[in-house]
Amino acid sequence: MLNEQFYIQDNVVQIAQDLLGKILVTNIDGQTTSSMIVETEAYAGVNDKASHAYNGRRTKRTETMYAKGGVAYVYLCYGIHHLFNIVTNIANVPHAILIRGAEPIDGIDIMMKRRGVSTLKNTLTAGPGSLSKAMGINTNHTGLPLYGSDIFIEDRGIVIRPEDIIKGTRVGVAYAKQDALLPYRFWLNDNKYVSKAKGL
DNA sequence: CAAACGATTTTCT
DNA sequence: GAAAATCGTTTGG
Repeated sequence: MLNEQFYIQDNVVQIAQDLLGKILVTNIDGQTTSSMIVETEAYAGVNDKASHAYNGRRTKRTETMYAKGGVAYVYLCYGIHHLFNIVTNIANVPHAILIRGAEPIDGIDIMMKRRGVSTLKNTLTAGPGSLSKAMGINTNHTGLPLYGSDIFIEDRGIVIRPEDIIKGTRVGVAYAKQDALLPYRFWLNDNKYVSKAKGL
């Protein structure tokens, strides 16, 4: 799996791109599932109006973002959806990367059961809320290290060509004014597990 | 202590 | 295409 050094790099935008094609593995409730990351968004700390940690905002919820890179930041959105982020950079620099979409690999039957569907469709793991539910991730996992046995990320040698990485604006952050225009969203060209949300 | 609000998804019209 | 679902966090009184 990816080592600690990977998560402590300074350039969160670069890490967000490097995560494409990596494998997210969860071992939750005794059930193992994995999927290839195909869509990410970078949240670049205190100067990023779209980030929960903008302007150094530090609360009980966002405290996890200030941890040293390599832990999970999971929070509840709209009272319904658990959104999974990867914290990066050194301690007290609140960078994070939202995982928005992934392509199912192992334990597809388990993921379908968690989502309550009987057929495999792209909506199984497209979109941050759906992905978290399929992988069994919830707010109990916030702060968990990504080097542990419950949640971790592997490099299985999948190489993504630079021309297959598409850049765009982030989704659902219109409130961030000019920072909403930053090209901090990355996804794989033509992958059907990329969320359908608007934001090109 | 009360009220508003999401880094969204699903369902209904 | 529009609106509901639903609750912890954050902010204001």
